[in-house]
Amino acid sequence: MSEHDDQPEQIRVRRQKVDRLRAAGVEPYRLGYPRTATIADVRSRFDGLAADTHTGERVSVAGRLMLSRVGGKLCFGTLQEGTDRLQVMVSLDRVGADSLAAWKADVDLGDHVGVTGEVITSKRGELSVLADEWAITSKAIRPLPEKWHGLTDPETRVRQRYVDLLVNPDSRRMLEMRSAVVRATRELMQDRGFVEVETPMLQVLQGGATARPFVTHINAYDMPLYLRIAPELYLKRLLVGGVDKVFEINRNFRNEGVDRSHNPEFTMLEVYEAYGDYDTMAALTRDIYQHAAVAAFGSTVVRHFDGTEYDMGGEWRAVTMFGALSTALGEDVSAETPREKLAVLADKRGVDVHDSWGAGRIAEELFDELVPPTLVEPTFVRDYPKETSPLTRVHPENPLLAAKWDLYLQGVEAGTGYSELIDPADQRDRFVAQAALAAAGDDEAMRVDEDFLRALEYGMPPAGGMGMGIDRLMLFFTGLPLRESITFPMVKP
RNA sequence: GGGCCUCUAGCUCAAUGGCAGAGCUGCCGGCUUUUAACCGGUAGGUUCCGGGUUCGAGUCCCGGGGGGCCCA
Repeated sequence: MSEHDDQPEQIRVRRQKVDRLRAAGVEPYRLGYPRTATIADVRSRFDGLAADTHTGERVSVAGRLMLSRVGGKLCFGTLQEGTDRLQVMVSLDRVGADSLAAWKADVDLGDHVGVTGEVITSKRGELSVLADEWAITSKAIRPLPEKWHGLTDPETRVRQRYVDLLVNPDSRRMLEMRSAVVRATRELMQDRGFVEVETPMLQVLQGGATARPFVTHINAYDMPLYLRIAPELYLKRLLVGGVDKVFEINRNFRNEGVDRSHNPEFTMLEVYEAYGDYDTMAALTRDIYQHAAVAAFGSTVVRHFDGTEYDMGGEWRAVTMFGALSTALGEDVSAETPREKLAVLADKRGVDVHDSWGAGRIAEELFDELVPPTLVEPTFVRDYPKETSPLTRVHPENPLLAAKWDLYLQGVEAGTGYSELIDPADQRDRFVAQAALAAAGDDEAMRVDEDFLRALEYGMPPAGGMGMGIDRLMLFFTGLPLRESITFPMVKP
């Protein structure tokens, strides 16, 4: 077996078993198995049988062998199908000496196996299929992690997620919870008459957010393209086109750091509603969170994987940014507070102030430093300085403020909503300001999007808009790092 | 980007600067009611990589890489 000499022993042995099976005319990677029931079916149909029952019912099941207890004339195995498990038994008097010997010699932990036989319970009461015949349906060449401790190394868990999913039930649970959350979100949006769309991921101009993009290249036109950092400018075009209630659940890409709360690609829900505003968007956001919580947990009480609970039900608190900041400072500040006074307060709190910052920017930096850790329960923080919200409509009652909220959950930003800017001239001015930043070397700044401006010139209806990260939502639902809620997060090669 | 921690057999983990070990897995044998099955035997190592100190380095020092946590 010279071709296997460089393999670890266990892999070498298993490869030899494959060769041996083929030489004996047994295909170790079969086309299928004539299954008559899933393991879940058998479990539900034959629930509650007394110990040592013979049902007379014959089934064919299939699954991956996760545990094996081999005896002289009777062997037990535990098959796993998804998250369901079922015991199978292979006994001398049912299958004969050759088949029993083959079970012992050829079947390894991790193999996919099909078993046909009677549904019984063992003397200890374990529901089992007592084999009349069985077959390896797919032979595993690599051994599974240890059956008791499983796979714990965080690096291997991420790099070999397929193994993690097999042996760590929480990993599987995360994936299913995420699926339930996304499904519930779609349902709610569709029930309320929103149209789901998909807009370009490959964009000619970066826009819709301030972030560094990934750059790629299109051969057909021999020009650069950007992976989108946000879908916003296309969704707003749809509003101009009369698609008044619209949403997208899709990937954004930002060429920035990778850490426990950032992945270069992440999934966002973005929503726009004609004649909505930042208040209707706040209510919608809360409804989505609560609906998703009910889908995942059966109630609005979120239960982290470590067992701590967190109720997201009822109305959510709303505070103004300057109100929350005043409370944290123990001193009244507002949009009208002079820059000099804010700079002194910032200095006292150890917050660095740059010369280019206006009063609004200093206030927001102070807020970011002092307030979020206190926002444990779901809280909408409303009315940010206009200075730091360049794409938002000005507040109806105060020209120094923007009609924008950020949602905070457990001290972390969870979403943002606006009353959208629809004045094409104003939008052009803001694009030009952004382009000036870009020309000065700010590679996060937006560019002037003439086609988007033309669209606005046709008239975009007054609208509310909202964006929330699905990966972030999972973080609040599970208490685990973002990299756990993404099945295949970015890992260095 | 900074600080701290971590990397040893397929997996989970040990090893005062002094022969690199255990459990599970694997292999050989025993067992017809086990279920983390059990009992006996046995194999398995680039100690993340590269330098250095030392009679001697998994261990100490320097550099690099992956990962985790905290901070900016």
